[in-house]
Amino acid sequence: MKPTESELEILQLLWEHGPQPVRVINEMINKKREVGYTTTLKIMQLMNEKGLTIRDTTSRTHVYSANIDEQKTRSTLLSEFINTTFRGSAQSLVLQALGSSKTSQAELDEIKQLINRMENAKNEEL
Amino acid sequence: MKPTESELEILQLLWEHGPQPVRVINEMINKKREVGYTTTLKIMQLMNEKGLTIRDTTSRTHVYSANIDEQKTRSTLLSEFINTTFRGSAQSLVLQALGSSKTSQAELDEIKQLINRMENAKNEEL
DNA sequence: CTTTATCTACGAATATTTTCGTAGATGCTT
DNA sequence: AAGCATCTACGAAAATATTCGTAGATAAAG
Repeated sequence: MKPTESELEILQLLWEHGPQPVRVINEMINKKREVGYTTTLKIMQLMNEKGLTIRDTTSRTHVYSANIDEQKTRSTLLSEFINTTFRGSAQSLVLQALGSSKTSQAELDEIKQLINRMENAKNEEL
Repeated sequence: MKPTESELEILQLLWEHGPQPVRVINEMINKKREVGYTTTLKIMQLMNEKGLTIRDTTSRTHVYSANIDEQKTRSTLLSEFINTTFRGSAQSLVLQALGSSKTSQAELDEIKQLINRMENAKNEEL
């Protein structure tokens, strides 16, 4: 079940800030762009029907939580994105992402460490 | 001007195989999924109106070419994707892409070289 | 030359996503 | 308690994207 653009925007907010009522999500979105309250409400209701969120309806103001895993969703969307935009080549995506973003030394170190671990794992296969 | 999913699919084919008539593109798409000829025709006509393609109409069978740059398009889509799906962190995308894809030694070497070049560039700034 | 195949153009139907107005219920303020 | 604010539910409009049927023109085949 692939979230739409608006749904993903809301999921990101729920992942980052935890369970929230519609009002708060709508205000967060409105810091970026103008959207009516009932629009956000409707989308979140649909998300609930699709199982993307769950909600606590004990109080009048319902509180929504993400119901799909952030890492899993990222990885699904990433592999689809690699296929559609980078013709399936994860490496050209990595090269482009590294090349066009300012990356700190600490982050480069982290990536180097990951590469080392991958190389070691490769050698152990032999 | 952001291409839709169908438009991007066609652009990829034009980038990869060069200028093509509608018939050929449609047949390529149909190897993956079933789409009627006039559907593909219509989308390519719209792409032309949007400036995503240009076409040679000298012969009856029009030949379409991509009219936007592949690298530029990739980088635009990538940075948007990083924002919407990885909350703006290119590094977490890189880590995830490396982590979840089988990457050959040659490719790892290429990435390491890029990192070295980036580190050198960083040192020269001082 | 006639028939058949292929192509473009056009318009409209369908599907999907986003938008919001309105109504009715509940809570809050005075 | 009355009036105002806030919430959900619902339905339908608007915006966007995809789908394809049909008509008319051109080319190819017989």
